Amino acid sequence: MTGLRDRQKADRERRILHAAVTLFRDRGYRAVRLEDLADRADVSVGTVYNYYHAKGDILIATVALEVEEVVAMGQGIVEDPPRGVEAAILALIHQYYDHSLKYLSKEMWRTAMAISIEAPDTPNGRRYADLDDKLRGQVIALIARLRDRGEVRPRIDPVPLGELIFNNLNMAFIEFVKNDAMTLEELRRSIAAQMRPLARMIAMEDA
Amino acid sequence: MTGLRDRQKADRERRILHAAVTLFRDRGYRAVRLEDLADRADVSVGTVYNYYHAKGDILIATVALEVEEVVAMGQGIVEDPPRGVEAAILALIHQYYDHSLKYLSKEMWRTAMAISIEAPDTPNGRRYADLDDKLRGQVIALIARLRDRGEVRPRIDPVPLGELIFNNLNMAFIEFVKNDAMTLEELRRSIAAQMRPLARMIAMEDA
DNA sequence: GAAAAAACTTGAACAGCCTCATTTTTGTAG
DNA sequence: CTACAAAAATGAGGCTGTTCAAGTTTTTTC
Repeated sequence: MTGLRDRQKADRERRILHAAVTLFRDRGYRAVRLEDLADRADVSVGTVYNYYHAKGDILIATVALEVEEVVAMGQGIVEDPPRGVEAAILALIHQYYDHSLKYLSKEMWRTAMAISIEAPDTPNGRRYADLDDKLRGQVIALIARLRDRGEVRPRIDPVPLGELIFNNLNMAFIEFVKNDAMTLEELRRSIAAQMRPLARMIAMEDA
Repeated sequence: MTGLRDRQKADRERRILHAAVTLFRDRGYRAVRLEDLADRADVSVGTVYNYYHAKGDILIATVALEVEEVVAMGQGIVEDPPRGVEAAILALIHQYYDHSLKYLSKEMWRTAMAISIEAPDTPNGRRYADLDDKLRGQVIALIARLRDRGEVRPRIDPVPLGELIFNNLNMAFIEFVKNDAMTLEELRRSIAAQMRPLARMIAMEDA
């Protein structure tokens, strides 16, 4: 069934993506020309466009790798979060943050975000939005889990609250990638400061 | 003192900005080529670059016009907000939202946001960030005002809360401009749904 | 008022993303 | 094995944002 043609196709796509991950990280997304990428992947420029619709597409594909991985890792925290509302929320968020620079540079994040805002109706833009949705859903699931466990007040609706938390962790992350000088440690402190009062407000009162 | 040269310079800059506001709205930012802009402003392409550093710069300048205006209008609400925490917060946010499409299309907003994320260290990117800061400061000032008036619990710190509210109104606005089909009415309803529970949590309890 | 200097304008040339007519490779039928 | 069809690869060329050396206009100097 899987003939020569299919194998070669899969191989070329893999080569292009691999070349992109390497070159974008090492030289920066902007600095990498399509020609460099094509050379590295041993294909022509035209061929790159048979596999990806635009330069930004290739970047979004690398971002997707990273986010899929972090979502899978977050699942464990959602299913069995640490005790305490604040600790549980921060555990999930820190998971996201700490993993974020594993394959991607800040410049790559910035560009991917810019693409998703500027071209939301392209396949690439939608793909990035879908990734965001997965993370948002995970935060909501965490709140629901905490409520079921009796740590969050029963009258709290997990959906708007989860969205609110997601918006804030997302904005904090945007600030982080916009500022090359900011460290992961500073990012963690910043989000903790925002989450602490919120956690107190939604937790079962007795503390 | 103000010689011929200065007058001509000011006039050219005005012509370029005016051409940009018109053309970007009518034909779309992407579709307008620098050459079109230069022709309309009766200058050469090179001259445009003496006044603005890049195409995106011109866009940011038009966004600045819009935001400066909305900040000025918001000042009235901050100084004398309507009664009720929820009403006051929504009054300010609706002010922002309702004004947002006066000079700018959704595409223009998307592009401006993309620039500010992708190139935060350029003058343009910083200028957009400064505008954001002004709006954020206004939200914080409003919360402080409400607290002084005894409508918000005294133990609430206006700074993190104001930032949280700003993050959410900002994200909701980003969703709005990303989705061409979304109406202002839907945007208003979406932010109201997010702000209602928050307003209840921070208001003086007695309701 | 002429000459020199300074400031500004100009558009041709350049760079990089992307397209598409052509060529090459792979699969299939006789 | 040959001929044909389908699919994919190729890279020269188009398009548009940006730069910069040369030219023009305004200001200053004497």
